[in-house]
Amino acid sequence: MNPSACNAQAYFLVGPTAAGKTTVAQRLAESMGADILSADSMLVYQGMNIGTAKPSAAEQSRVRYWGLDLVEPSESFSVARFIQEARRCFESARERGVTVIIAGGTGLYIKALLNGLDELPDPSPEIRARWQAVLERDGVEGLRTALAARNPAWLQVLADPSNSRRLMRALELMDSGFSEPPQSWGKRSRESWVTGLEVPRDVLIQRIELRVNEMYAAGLLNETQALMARYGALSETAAGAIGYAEAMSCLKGTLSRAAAVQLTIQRTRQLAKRQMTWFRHQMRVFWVPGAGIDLDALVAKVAEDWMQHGPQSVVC
RNA sequence: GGCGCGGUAGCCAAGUGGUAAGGCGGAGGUCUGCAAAACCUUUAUUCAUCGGUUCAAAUCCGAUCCGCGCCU
Repeated sequence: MNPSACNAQAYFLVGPTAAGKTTVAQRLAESMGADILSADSMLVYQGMNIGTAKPSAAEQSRVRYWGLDLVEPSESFSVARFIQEARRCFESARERGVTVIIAGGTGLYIKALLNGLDELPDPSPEIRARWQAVLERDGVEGLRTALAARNPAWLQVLADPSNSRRLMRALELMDSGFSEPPQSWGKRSRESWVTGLEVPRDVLIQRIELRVNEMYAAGLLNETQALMARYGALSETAAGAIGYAEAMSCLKGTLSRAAAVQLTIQRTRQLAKRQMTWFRHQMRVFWVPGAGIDLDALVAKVAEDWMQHGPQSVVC
């Protein structure tokens, strides 16, 4: 923990994409007069609105949002920058005496808020580029060999030694002077309660199909074209965003519109599944049924759970 | 009707006598600075059907069914 840590409290609402988090959080924020901190790795990109299901201008005019439109889609982002935004959010909320609702589907960001983030350096572009080159030349094996040669103990700590991203991160930290993996690695957030929206798989799939079709009807292709015209190349993360990657292929002519829609639906389903796996295992969630119930009742149920468990501690 | 080619998992597909590769999809997982990422595990008691040859058949032979192409 660092000296400038803000020890704040907030209400959490998590769940897979298309479960209805935004709508419920919006309603509760309006009635509580609360701010909303979005914990979503794609909502941070300016101009990416339709495909990320960003809260509308009308919604944003009624509630103060944090975590939206933080960078241009040509830039890269990180959890560390998200935590910086969280600090700004809590500072402001404290000054104004306002409650904070944290809503989002990016498990890593939620967990960082719950557990705090170690004081570690951001990887420098040069160091990352160097290991990226090793990966491209020698593959994962090359990274693993490098790590094994420098620090075999660290390699053993890694849960998945075939994961190029984790190998690179370990090597980057060693380049920055760290000789051991941080203690916090592998720790779960079992102390705090977060509220989650749970929607039966078949219902969620229907919602996803509907939503992707609505995105195309609302002009996802035009939005994507405008982004490409303005920025040329998007950052790796933004370019790979579900919906946008397929829309770009469609605009380039390598994918038909129907195929782009289908592929977007498929990737969204896969995302929802991974999100559920994360929330089920990495933190303690009180699940509220998010389907087969009218919105008023659902909002009331979430509010009831928040009252019961109280606001949860945030470390940032 | 004749001739040719083909039929292997939900989909694509390798295998042409020695006991069913791989990819996609699905399911289950991992997780502290790219996370909408990356990675891991798992998924066909059986190869269109029936019969035959053989120690041994998805593989060879025969019949039947289905698909595609060409010819009449």
